[in-house]
Amino acid sequence: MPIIINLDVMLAKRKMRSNELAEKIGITTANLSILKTGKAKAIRISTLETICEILECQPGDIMEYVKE
Amino acid sequence: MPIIINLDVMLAKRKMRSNELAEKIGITTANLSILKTGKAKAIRISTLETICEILECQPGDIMEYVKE
DNA sequence: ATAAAAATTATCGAAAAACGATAATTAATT
DNA sequence: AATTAATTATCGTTTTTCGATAATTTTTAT
Repeated sequence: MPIIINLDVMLAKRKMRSNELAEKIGITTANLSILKTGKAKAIRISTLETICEILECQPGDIMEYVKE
Repeated sequence: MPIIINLDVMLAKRKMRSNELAEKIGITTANLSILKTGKAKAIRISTLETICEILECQPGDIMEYVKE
């Protein structure tokens, strides 16, 4: 899975847990978990946007492309 | 639209046109245009992945979160 | 160790959105 | 001026998000 979504670093930096982030985004912890564990096949721009807003970060801070 | 997708910089760097990128990704120029012009409401991870692969860049190179 | 809280996994259904195909229009390039 | 590229639009199909919910596993706190 060459595109990695890693929220853990930013969550730690903000001292925030997944359930709190999920609540602030407005999605269930179940669905946030799918994002976190690399099981999402797509992502809404609005969701990415809210994550960046809450975590005060850039998409590049939580997404990485890894070759092959 | 706080999340900006800008492919123009990387396309210029690779001296590549949108139609060539679209062909290499395997989507129509029409749909790539929707991405380019900020009209997409979501993006498939696989599409983002292929874009990064072809343009040899990171998600952060083509996506930016802009406040409010 | 035990209990509590958090996170992951799973299933189902509904709503949203990607994407192809295609065509028409507009913009840019030669 | 002619050609090529890019954008916009519509329709139908397929994919995928996401809510709701519940069960399980993992982590944290007592």
